[in-house]
Parts: sequence; structure tokens; C-alpha cells
Amino acid sequence: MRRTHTCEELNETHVGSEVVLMGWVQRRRDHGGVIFVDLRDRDGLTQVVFNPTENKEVHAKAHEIRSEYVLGVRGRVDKRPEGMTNPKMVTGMIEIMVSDLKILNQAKTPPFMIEDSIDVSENVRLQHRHIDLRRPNIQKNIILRHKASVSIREYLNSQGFLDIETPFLTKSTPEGARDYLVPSRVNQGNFYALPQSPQLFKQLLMMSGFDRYYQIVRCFRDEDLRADRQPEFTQIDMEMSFIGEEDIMAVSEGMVAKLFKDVLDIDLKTPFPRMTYDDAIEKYGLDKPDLRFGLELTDISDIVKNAKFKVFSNAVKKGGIVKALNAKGCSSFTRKELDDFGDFVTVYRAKGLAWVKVKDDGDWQSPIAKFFTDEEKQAMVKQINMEPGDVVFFGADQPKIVNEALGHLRNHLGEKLGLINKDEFNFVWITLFPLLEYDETEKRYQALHHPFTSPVEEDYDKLASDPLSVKSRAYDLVLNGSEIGGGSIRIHDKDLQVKALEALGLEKEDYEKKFGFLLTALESGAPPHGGLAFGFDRLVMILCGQPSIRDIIPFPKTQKASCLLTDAPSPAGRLQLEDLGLKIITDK
RNA sequence: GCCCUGUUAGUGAAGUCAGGCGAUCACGCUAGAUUGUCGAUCUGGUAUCACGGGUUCAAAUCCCGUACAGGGCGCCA
Repeated sequence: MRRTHTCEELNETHVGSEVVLMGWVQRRRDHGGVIFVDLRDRDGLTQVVFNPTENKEVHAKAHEIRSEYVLGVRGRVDKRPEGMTNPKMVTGMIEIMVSDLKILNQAKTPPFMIEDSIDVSENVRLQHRHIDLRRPNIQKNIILRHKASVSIREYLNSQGFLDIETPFLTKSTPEGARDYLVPSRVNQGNFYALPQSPQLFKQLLMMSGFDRYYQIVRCFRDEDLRADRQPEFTQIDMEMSFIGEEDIMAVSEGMVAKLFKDVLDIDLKTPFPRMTYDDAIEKYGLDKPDLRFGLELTDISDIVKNAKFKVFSNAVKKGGIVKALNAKGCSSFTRKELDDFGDFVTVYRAKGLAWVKVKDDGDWQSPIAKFFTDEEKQAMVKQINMEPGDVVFFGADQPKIVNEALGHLRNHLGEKLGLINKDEFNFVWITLFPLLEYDETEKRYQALHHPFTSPVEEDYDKLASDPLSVKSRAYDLVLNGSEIGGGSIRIHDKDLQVKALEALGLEKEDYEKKFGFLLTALESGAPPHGGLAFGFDRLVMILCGQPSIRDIIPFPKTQKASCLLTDAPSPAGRLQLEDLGLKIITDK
């Protein structure tokens, strides 16, 4: 018995022909006489019929059939009798009258039904992932992921990019995220690290003259998980030589436009808009603004810097800022809702959330109204465009805290107020990031992007004198408030790279040890180059409209980075450890 | 590391606030009936309080701890 068709292929044009279908039993309906079975494969369902008047022996055998049994059936394609068609099924006009049945395999009763509508905890689904993956929705996601990958490869191939592999067993670079370490057996006591990204290798490939490189590649980071973060994830990684920001953006836009056309049949408008980092923070509080709705933030530090309200004036005096978010027409928020918003922002370390309701007569209803002079109030009304029916929220603190708190509150309100058009795909490039930020806990400067990002030329001199004001040639692509890609023009000059590493507080000895190979390569004729990496999983999430990254990864890990299907990670045996020269220290 | 939420038959839920449960419902599964269903139908059956400790005459319910899962903060160059 050899399969001739798949389970969504047959229609009225096949009536009368003999076919062989193979697949899983979706459902059996036994009417005593006739037995119906919905047979499923990855393409769809076909109803197969066992009728005792057609074939008594096969009908008897069909009694053994249970859910998820694997069958091969030979039979005739019949047009369904009058009134018995099922318009909800693609193959609802026909059925297979079975003449031969082969039970290819039996199956235990699955823990849940293989249907999209079922409501099963993720825990159970992940424990039986191989079964969960049979569900049409998940299959659709995984297939879409494949299509996305094909589309991207087609585009990059057409643009002269070469797919080149880079090592997985590589050198640990303790900058940035925590590495997954792999102990070496032949070099006991030494460890490889799994790559957080192929960053340095792709730069080396440019120095080797490959000109354009890409890879759809797994990356690893040993950090805590989120709804959109897995310890191993896939990146669309690319790098180009002899180019500037515009070239990389153009290639990226072409790739994304083709992707959306191929996968969703949506025509995107390119080029995508650009916005500087400073503008994004100023207006939206976050470097990945969701531009599907307004609700911009307004800085009112100047107006309230001398106000009687100490929370505001002191914040400004201590180098902080005061910003406002006007929720137009939302004065109907209850006290409870306002309190909830207050709780919401404390997650982002804001100490509180002041608010003002503008009443119909223009008066302010607010616990803090009494602290402001009429002049201050009028200035605020003008600056924030306060009108009757509005509620305005205020944040006052260090800039980072105010921006993050109000930025997230803005997203929260956009969601809650239904301001977001869920069908919209809003892209924006964020450019001119700061090169460095100051890490308060470690008391040193850190690269915002990574240490190989080029500063803008005008700021070279400020690397040593005023590092925080240095802008970088880094850019992120943001889609609907989520960062889907980021990259930069890299440093290709050895001396500049040394200065950049020194700005991070690294001593010569340190950087020679960690990045000596890079510095040596930079001295041997490195071309100007730059690139970008897209988070493939996040892109696919958005293309599939899935809120969880686990729904677009076949075998994802849980929040504790374990695999419920295989029970990884698990203890290593004594002999394995001896081979590696390792000893487990347990202090529990 | 921290905050929040959850864990009740195979699956999903009710019961938990206010202790009285000998735990309810649906689906599934199973046996029988049934020749046109497609979320088949009808009749019967089936199986459960995450784990450990405590309070109490009595604990699914209250308290403490643990494990696991999820969301978030920190972290993620």
C-alpha cells in the first residue's frame, strides 16, 4: 500500500478514482452499521467511510480503530450523497469508500484532543509536545516559520549574501549576557562558550573579504526567560562590507517587505520611517516606541521646577525630570483604576503617579492641584493641551525612571483604551543611540549595543572626555513596540577600537587577552563594514500573531530553562564528570 | 535574586473568601445500542483535591514550607 494523495488534496474532480490515504484518526463515529473516520495529515482532513454492505471484513476491522491510530486506507473517491456534504470541511464534498484498511500503528489515548479549540495548560502540552505539535494551529505556525526562513534566504541570496557557518564551540567573552559553558575533555579545566551571537566571527569574515554574509543561526544566552525570550533562539544574522547605515537599512527593508509579501501577502511601505533615540525617549519614554497610537509624553520640568509641590521641584533640582501623559477624555477613570495605574508604575521603580482630572468647567480635580500657582497651571494646560474630560498622569524622578514608567504606562493605556489597531504593522528605525551607558551597580561604563559599535565621527574626541555624550552608529528596527532587529556600523580601525575598549574601562592586558585576535585582524586590512541581526523568533511571533514565543518554537524551554519533554537538563554521571575533570559542589 | 498568579479525575473547570466534601459538571475513555454522521446520538460504567508539615472533633478549604508552571522587575553588551 503506497500513499497517492494527502488528506486535503481530493475533491469532486477525483470522484470515481481509487486512492490511498495515510494519516491519523482524528475521530471515529460508529453508527453500528456505517463507521466514519476523519483521517488527518498535516494538510487537512478527509472523511473515510467503512460500510458493511461494501466490504464486511474491512468494516469489522474498523471497530478496532481508536483516536490517533495511524491508518492506511485504500478506497474509491465518492461524491457524498445529497444533503450529506459538509461545507465546513475543505474536502466536505467527497468521502473515501474504503476497500482496504491497514492499521499502521496503534496509539494510546492522547492526554488531550488534537484540536485548535481545546483548552489545555501549557504544562501538559509541553510534556506531550510531540502530540501538541499535531494540532493544526501549531503546525501552521511551524510551517509559516519555514516559509519565512525560505523567503529570507531567497532575498539575501539574490542580494549577493553568502550563507557561511560560524562555530558553536567558541570563546567566552564575559561582556554582556551570561554564557552557556561547555567543558572541554581534552583540555581539562577549560571551557568553550556557546555563542550569544556570531558577532566577532562575522566581522572576521568581512576582514577575510567575503563582502556579504548571512546566517539564520541559533544563539544562546544563559539569562532568565520572558514571554518573548528563550535561552536558545534564532537570529537572522548579516554583515556587509563597504557600506553605510543606509545600505543596511535598505537591504533590511527589502528583506522584510518580501517576507511580509511572501508570508502574509501584505505590501509594506518602504522605506520605514526613522526616529532618533533622543526623540523616541522624549516623546514615548522607550527606545522601542509603539507608534500605532499617539499619547505622547510632554516634559514639563521647566514649568514646575520651582513649584511648591516638592516631589516635582526636588526631582528637577536633583537632575531629574517631570513628564506628563495626557489620557484624552479619560476623566471617567475611577479612583480604583487610578490607584491601579499607580501600582502599575511602581514595577518600574517609580515612587508614585500623580494625576489631574480636568473637570467640565476646566477646574482641576486632583490631590496635588493646591500646590500649583495659577501661572503654573496655565502653563501646564497649554503645554500638555489639557482640556475638560482629560486625565493627566505625571512622573517625577530620574529621567530613566520617569521615561520607563510613563513609557510602559503609555503602552498599557494604549492597550486598555483600545487605541491599537491590531492589524497594523508599524515599523520604525531608531537611530543614533548613545554609545555607552553608566552602570550604577558596577560603577563603570557599558556599551549600550556592543563594544565593536562605531561612534559617529564627530564624537571620536569625546570618547575619553565625555563618554556619555558620544552617539553611536547603531540602529534598531522596531515593529509595533517590539525590537525585532538591531545592528551597527562597526569599528574597522584598530586605534579607534582600542579607544572604545578603554572607554569601557578595560586595561590593555584585559582587552589584549579577550579581543587580541580581533585587534590583530583589524591591523591586517579590515574593510569598513556593518550589519544587523533580526530576532527570527520574534518576527515569526508577530507574523503568526502569537503572544508567546513558545508557540512558534517546536521544542521550547520553560521559564526555568528546562525541557518538559526530555527532562533536560539532568545530572551528569560520575564517569562523564571524571572525563571532564569536573566535580559537583553541592552546598544544599 | 525579587514581586504577583496558579496547581482539584486523562483534559478543562466549580467548590477555597465563610472548614462539615462521602467533592460537582462538561469533555475524554470504556461497554452496549445505533446504516449518514461530521463537536454524532442514546443508556450504563470509569477515575481527582501537586508534595511535606501544622492548626482543628473535622481541612480541597485556614497557616507554614517545598516543587512545578505562567506573567513581570532585576538581568538580557
